[in-house]
Amino acid sequence: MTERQLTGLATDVVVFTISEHRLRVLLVSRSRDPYAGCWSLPGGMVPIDEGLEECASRMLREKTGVHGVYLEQLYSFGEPERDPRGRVVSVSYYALVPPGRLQGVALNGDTLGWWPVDQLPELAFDHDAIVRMAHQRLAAKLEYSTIALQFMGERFTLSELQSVYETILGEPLDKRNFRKRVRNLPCIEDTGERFRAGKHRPARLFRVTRPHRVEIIK
Amino acid sequence: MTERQLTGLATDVVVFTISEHRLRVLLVSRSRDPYAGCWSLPGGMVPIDEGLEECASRMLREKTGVHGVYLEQLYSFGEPERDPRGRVVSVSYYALVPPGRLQGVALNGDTLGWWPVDQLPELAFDHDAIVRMAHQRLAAKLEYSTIALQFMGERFTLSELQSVYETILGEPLDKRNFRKRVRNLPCIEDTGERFRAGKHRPARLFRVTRPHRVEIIK
DNA sequence: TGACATAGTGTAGACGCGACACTAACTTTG
DNA sequence: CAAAGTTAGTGTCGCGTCTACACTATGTCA
Repeated sequence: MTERQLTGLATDVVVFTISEHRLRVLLVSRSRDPYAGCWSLPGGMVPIDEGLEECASRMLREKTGVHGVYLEQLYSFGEPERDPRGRVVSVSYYALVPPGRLQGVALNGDTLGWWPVDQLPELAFDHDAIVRMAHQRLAAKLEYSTIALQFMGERFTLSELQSVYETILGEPLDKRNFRKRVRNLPCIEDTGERFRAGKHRPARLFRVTRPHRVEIIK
Repeated sequence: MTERQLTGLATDVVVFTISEHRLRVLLVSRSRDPYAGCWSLPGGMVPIDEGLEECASRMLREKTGVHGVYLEQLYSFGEPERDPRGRVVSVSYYALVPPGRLQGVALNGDTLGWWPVDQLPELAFDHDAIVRMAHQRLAAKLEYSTIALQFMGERFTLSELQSVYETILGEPLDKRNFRKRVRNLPCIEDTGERFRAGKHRPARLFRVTRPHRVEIIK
């Protein structure tokens, strides 16, 4: 059997968050590279004694300080020519970070930035294809799972949740139909609290009952 | 950044076919191994200049002589301890082979066998998890795509198609409801031909209009 | 010609989904 | 303190879809 050695195996992570009503992706700007000037996904080589998900989780933590958030394997990209420096296969993941968890993380810096998925800069390698696939997967999962709740903080209003759906799907949803759908999810719960107002009628606050669980519905 | 070299990257392929009303998986029996006596999925190391899908496709062709069938990436398995001989990450695929394409392939031999998914022998590594995941994915795709047509030959009857669904799902389906659902798929076509009888009323023969396309429905 | 075996067909009730517009409650300002 | 502004919150009706369910049609074979 052919056993020529591979150059390397990497993981890349599409880190999503939502801010200013936009779905955003964390990107790293590259220096000294065939791709200098471009941006790329946070990622790196997988050490020999580290699991794939473990590695992706570490990348996420190193870049954002965030841990314990939703992380799912996306796809593995392995075209021989995808990295001009040599053969690198990338096992990609995507992660969802609630905006409230991003306290200390610079929102935009020279080397790290949160870019709107629909206005990405030029990306290195095949990273734009990876981001597109991750966005598709996320949007698809909205329809048949409770994955959107991973973007919510401790307490949230139904309007905030609807806004998350609309931001990810890129289209407005009907308010009454949305509330019907969402209110008889088993994993969401009215806290009874009603405050946190603006200059208008205060909204009910809801809570996710099992915050780390993503349920398949329908 | 840590760059210790990986031992290797492999692909493994879950090759499905249907025969005798059973969903079966192609397995290879292992000799001289920590897993001697066990069976495993067909697979092997990925050469440095070969794409992942290309590699999986070659594995399939080498074991079965079959090419040009449905092949899809499933998942990448990379726990550090999954292979006792060293660090091997496996990018797994699954393939669907219509029974009619398996002319010359031995149905059961010492080193190659078609095993029913629900009666597998002991498998090496984490291959049973891989097979289970592939079966789940396939069953899920029956619901929202036309993937089942990948098991059909040139012409087929609706009863044959129903049997494929039932075999994969492991449960009987209502005949009338099934036919309603399937007859207004756009990608299926009545050939007008009606023969191919047993000792009973002959059935209509259908044809897939775009045999290599798997459509998403609903 | 009758027994047998599979092919083939329709309907009625339950349910889910989308379209659609107004009232409720709080804040701010004049 | 009244009115304007702003978001929260609510229900119904029609349509299409899914499910459950049983009998007739058409061939073969003895």
